[in-house]
Amino acid sequence: MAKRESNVDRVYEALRRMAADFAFKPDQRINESALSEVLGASRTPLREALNRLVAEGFLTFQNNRGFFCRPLTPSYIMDLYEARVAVECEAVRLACNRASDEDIAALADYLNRMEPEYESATDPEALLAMDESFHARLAQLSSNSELQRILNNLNGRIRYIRLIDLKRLRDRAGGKAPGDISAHRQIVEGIAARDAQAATAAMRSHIEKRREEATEAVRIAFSQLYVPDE
Amino acid sequence: MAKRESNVDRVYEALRRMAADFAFKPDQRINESALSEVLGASRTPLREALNRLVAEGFLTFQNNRGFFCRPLTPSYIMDLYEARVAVECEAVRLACNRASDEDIAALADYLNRMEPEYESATDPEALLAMDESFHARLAQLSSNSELQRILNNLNGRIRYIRLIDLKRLRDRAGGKAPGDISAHRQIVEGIAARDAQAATAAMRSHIEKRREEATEAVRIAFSQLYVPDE
DNA sequence: TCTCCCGGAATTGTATGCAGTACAGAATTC
DNA sequence: GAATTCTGTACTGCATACAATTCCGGGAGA
Repeated sequence: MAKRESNVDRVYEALRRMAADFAFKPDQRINESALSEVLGASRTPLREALNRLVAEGFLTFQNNRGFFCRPLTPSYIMDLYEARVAVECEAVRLACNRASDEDIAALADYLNRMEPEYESATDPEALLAMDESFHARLAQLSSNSELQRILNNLNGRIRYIRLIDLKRLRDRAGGKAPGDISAHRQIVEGIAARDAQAATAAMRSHIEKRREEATEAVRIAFSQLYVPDE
Repeated sequence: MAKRESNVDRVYEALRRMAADFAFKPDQRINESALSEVLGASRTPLREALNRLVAEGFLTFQNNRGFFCRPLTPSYIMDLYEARVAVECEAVRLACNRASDEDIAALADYLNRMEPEYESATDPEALLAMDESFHARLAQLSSNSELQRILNNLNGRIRYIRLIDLKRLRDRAGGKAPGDISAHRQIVEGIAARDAQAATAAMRSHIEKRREEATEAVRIAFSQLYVPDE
């Protein structure tokens, strides 16, 4: 009975990854029949998965016209970054009050262990995975599953842009990774000191720094998505 | 043709209302066939709507077992209130920078016009509608559609508890409505003064005050949902 | 009495077919 | 030539059928 995962789940996971990576171009209409063949499932489970993604903001939907990829505009990305600030700053604030010393130490330890890898990594995918992992662990310290859930959703939709951003920073630095792990460390130190003011300020400036770079990343994303047309 | 609204939309709206009001008891399993008959649609569109609600956190889902109403626990409700703090405080902060004087004045005006009604209202439903409307308008001033979207979702899931809370406050005050519109006014004044510090502080204490009452409201909600059993 | 196991009933999972709608291009009118 | 109606095609919307799984009650054995 190895079949613990249903067809809808499998299709959903595949679609989420495709949507996150903009395998569908922005505003592109999605053909259900063609997609169902690619994914090896009929339209019924496919549509169920698509509906979930609509509710999560990865796709949009129009009556009698079907499903579309979400648009990609600077203002949309800005909104997502701002929402991240809201969620993560509050998570940090809560963590200052709630996280146990052990958990904070464990996160600091995680940063230390990651540092060599982080500093030397050149693969943006790996870098982003580490970054997302850190932020997810941080959110766990808030002990608030709703904030974690929202953050996970926001990160999924913003992922592609962050990837572009990291690639851009790497290329500009001549192949060297943009490992500013110091910002992360600053946040953890703020939490360890139970200084909500300092910790949230660090988090805010960390995210907003990335946000400011994002406009340029969106421009590049556009050109990547529309020009090559593999 | 007047048929602009699809079947799925209609079913979705109905289900969302039912889920918000806990027409399904917490953790109750949902029978698709029975529900599809009640709603006058087949299981296909019904399941599409149910999947959306799962993604929005109104329902849960287990493989091969189907859909369930979301649970109702104090910690779950606390999480939602805390998420509201995160979202609304950031929205207020952004509003301080972005909202036009006219829009702020319009919101203040809205408060003034609502005040008599708000102070005299005894119907918790009406009271809650006005309160939600105020908070939604406030969120609009942030010009961030993502924050508005998240807030709308959180409010939907927290609605039932807020209603219980308002009823409780009214009953305790001897039929008089708990119209503390002053808190709302304080927030708007903070925004009008472009004082993000004051405005967010007012918002935070406003929501957290309600949050503290919520535990009791959850207890009452439990007894209402499980005892009568109509 | 308790536990385990089994068969049938109920329920969910998915494929498929058909009806209805949108869209693009041809034909028609001015 | 431009605008407009017509018409075929492709696609979505939904109901239904059947397969797969879970649920539930009863009986056998300890």
